[in-house]
Amino acid sequence: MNRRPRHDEQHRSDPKQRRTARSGGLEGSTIAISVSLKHFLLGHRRVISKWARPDRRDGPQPALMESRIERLCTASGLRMTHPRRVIARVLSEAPDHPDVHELYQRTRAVDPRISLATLYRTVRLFEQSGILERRNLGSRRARYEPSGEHDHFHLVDLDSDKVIEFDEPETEALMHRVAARYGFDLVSLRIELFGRRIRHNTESRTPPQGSSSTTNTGDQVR
Amino acid sequence: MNRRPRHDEQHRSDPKQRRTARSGGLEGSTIAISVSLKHFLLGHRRVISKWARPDRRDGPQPALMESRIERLCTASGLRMTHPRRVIARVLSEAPDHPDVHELYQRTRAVDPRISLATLYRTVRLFEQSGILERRNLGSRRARYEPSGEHDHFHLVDLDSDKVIEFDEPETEALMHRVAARYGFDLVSLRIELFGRRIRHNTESRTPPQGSSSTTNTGDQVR
DNA sequence: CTAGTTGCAAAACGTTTGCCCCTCT
DNA sequence: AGAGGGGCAAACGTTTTGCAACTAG
Repeated sequence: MNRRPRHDEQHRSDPKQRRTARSGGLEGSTIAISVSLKHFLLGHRRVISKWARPDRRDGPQPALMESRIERLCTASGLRMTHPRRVIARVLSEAPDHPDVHELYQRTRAVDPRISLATLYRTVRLFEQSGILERRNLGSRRARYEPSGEHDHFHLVDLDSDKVIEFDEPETEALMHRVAARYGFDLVSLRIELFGRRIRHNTESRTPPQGSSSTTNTGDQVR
Repeated sequence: MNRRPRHDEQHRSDPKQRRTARSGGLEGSTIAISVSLKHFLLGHRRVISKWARPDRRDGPQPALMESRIERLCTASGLRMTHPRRVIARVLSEAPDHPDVHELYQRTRAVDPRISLATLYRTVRLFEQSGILERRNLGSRRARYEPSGEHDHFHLVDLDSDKVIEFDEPETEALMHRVAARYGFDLVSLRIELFGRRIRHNTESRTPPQGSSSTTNTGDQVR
């Protein structure tokens, strides 16, 4: 009963990419990448550029190569199945903070056979592996973003629903002191600002230093 | 036939106040939210003027047993039905930040005929009237608290799930500047700290909780 | 009296899980 | 070959809503 489509029965029109990479002789390089990635996690940052592009900046990555998160997955010893690869790629290429629904749309655009349950399971797995972080920014749906090394905070544009990240190390330290003042050891903190873009301003003094990636609404920064 | 019980069939049952078992045992490890107000809960409707501070006289107090939030409701022109009155009272007397489930328990303790749907509707109505504010502090359930004039922030005890409020006006001002730096007009902000109580007694001179500044929601002037 | 409110049940919504097949290693 | 991942649907916990009975003003 219930014949179930599997992920390699038929591919969509595009797929010159991932299958070839896996079935060809590149498996050795996959292993090597994972090894170097472990070194990367241990602090040997530059070694990886031997395997990845020298410019592994965030630009549009050729689909052939492993996405950043995919590499983190293999480094964590996760079994890399096709759905996970797609989800990892979608996450790696996301410039914003997508919620699960949005992620589902994007993974479906790549491969519509990936189920929502798998997406939830994968995203939770990634979170437990320390690859992703879950955020609850106002709405009912959780958002995910790659977990960074340091805390950062969020500024939500109430009109466009876009999210800007920012750092405020002094505030972070201050919050640690506040918690300590109440006798608490601070485990985590959230700072979330909700605001609207100023339209008719006369002076904008200090433009933000380019950490924001999602400001497509306005041009006055940058 | 489905006869539906209505709210004036019987009033004021259940005079015995029973506190939940939650307060047993852990007092040392939990945040010492002041228990004083909790005794206001449940029952004692007739004698509430006894509870009302006789030494506190500030201007004309209109109603003898109207709760603070009930007054705000009538001031907002809301139709004051019996369920709303009960909910308003429970909210007014809540010293903590109850979630909807907790509110449901408390309203049921006063009048078990009040349905969950009504509670949700009422609480949403109060929020839209600017009387309450909804918070999403970590857990899945929303919490409610009376809306205050100024922003305050929350420190969540990860072990006991209690919430401490604190002020940090400088940080608030700083966040306004941060938003402005990105070209935003700050509408609201959330700062939420999650931590655990420090056990081992380092010296740590008197934590500020003794001064009740941690728990007053502004209602109870003493 | 009538517009507005309530209780009930069911739907909506986001998320998780049981089951059994299937795939990755 | 076998441990574990995936699809599907059903379960889940929280919140909303359709509806008829009811009530506050």
